[in-house]
Amino acid sequence: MEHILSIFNTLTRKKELFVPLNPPFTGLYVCGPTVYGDPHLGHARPAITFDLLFRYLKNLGYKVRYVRNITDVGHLENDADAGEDKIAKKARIEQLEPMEIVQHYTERYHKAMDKLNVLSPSIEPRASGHIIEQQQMIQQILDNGFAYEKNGSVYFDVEKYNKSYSYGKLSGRILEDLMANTRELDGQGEKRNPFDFALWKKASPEHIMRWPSKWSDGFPGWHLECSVMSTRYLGEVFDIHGGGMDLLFPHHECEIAQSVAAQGKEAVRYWMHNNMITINGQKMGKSLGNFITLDELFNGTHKLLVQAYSPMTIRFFILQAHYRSTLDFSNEALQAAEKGMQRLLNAYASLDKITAADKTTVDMAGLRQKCFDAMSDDLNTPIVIAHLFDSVKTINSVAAGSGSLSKEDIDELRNVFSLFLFDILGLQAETNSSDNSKTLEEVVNLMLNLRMEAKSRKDFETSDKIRNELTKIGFEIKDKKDGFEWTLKV
RNA sequence: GGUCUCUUGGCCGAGUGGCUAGGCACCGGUCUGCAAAACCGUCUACUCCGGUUCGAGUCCGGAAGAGACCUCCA
Repeated sequence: MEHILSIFNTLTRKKELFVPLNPPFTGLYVCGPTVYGDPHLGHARPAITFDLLFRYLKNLGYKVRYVRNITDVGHLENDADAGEDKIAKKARIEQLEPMEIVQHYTERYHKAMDKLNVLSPSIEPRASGHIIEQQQMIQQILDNGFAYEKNGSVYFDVEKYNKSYSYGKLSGRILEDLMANTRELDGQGEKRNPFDFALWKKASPEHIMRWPSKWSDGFPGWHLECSVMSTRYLGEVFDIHGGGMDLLFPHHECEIAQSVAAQGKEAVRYWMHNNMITINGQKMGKSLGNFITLDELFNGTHKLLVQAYSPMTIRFFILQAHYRSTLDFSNEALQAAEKGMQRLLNAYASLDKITAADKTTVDMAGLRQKCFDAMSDDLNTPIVIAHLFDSVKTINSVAAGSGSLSKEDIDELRNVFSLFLFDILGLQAETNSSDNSKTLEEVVNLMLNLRMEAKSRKDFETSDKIRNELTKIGFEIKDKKDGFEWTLKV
């Protein structure tokens, strides 16, 4: 690999050189959504962050297997024994089969991801499709003595595990502190310790989602699915595990414990965590009632939104911040992102209009290498974007007549923009192309030709009227020396 | 309460011992019949208090404020 990628490993809290276990193959597992509600802004961040990583790894020449799961069972409302499964709860409220809920919201999630130009993962496994494997892993953990059965449920014995290994190494927690600080929750009677977590839960009589097992008719614990499905598809040890920072504890900590307890070694080599999106400085959360669904963003229907924001605006907005920083949402910030992105796309388009000169008189200064360097420095997309903006200035000033670019350099700019803007950052021009687009184009050209005629008669009242009305509809009119240009803004 | 993180200009957001981040907004100019777009230019920073250093927004210590996790969340 000609570019050396370093990524921040949460396990060591350092940037580390990324060296795959079995190059050129590399495995990436990311915690996907629990499909019990519409996808929201918070889902977009890990999806886009790891889509970026997926795209970049592929671009560096790795053969990437990207596994992103769908959680459709076992994710409880809280950690108490009485906690209800999120999917089951939604099913009960809406009087549907749990799998109808799963189907519905999985499709909603996929549609939103498509709009955001998030590539499909290589494999998208479901927890409910891996019940047997989960049971096998539970048995392994039981056999190794790190779990216990109680009334048909199986729990992970954290205290015992901690005697041989270190529970809390990922999140920087110390078990003694946890013991001192964990709150007592109702219905924890079956656990030996409050921080023990369920591997298998016996289903109460009214619980619909249930599978037979040697312990009871029940369902697997939430943390288990990721341990099982990641190693099933990527091997006992694999390269990268990603997810949101909020999953660091307890979810990912439990995953490590499960893998070590079952197979005697850790499964994950690099842990990566994206930071949260905040709204007015506060984390978006279901319980806080301040979360915005992606559809609401795309349509501008949420009360916090002053306008609709296109999927690419959202994507660009997210990429303008580094994935490990919190990103604060506001209309102002999104509007800035919208304009900035348009500026980048416009500059790319105007490359086609530049006439090549014999030689280049502007500074190109190793744009391609600078972009690669920024990407390879723990996916520093804000820097990549800043470099592209520097080139926008170059392109525009040449287009405006100051300086010149050779054919080779125009091609280089086109290639670098295409590579980083479209292939790696995953942005795309948002055209409103429809079947009528050609007709529309002709109609608009007709209007603007009329305006030209009016202008030549110095009939500015008419010409302004045409332009103003078109602007009102959403067109952007630009007069040129020998004609006009127009675009239809979303 | 415990653990951890953050505090950059009007807004968003990089950087991390010395050299302009970038975007958006604003302002001045060029272009235009007027605009828009584009171009040129200007302005606005590093929470506070100590320390280390020739030099700190950047390292160390302290204070204040904010946030995250510890409980469902991406």
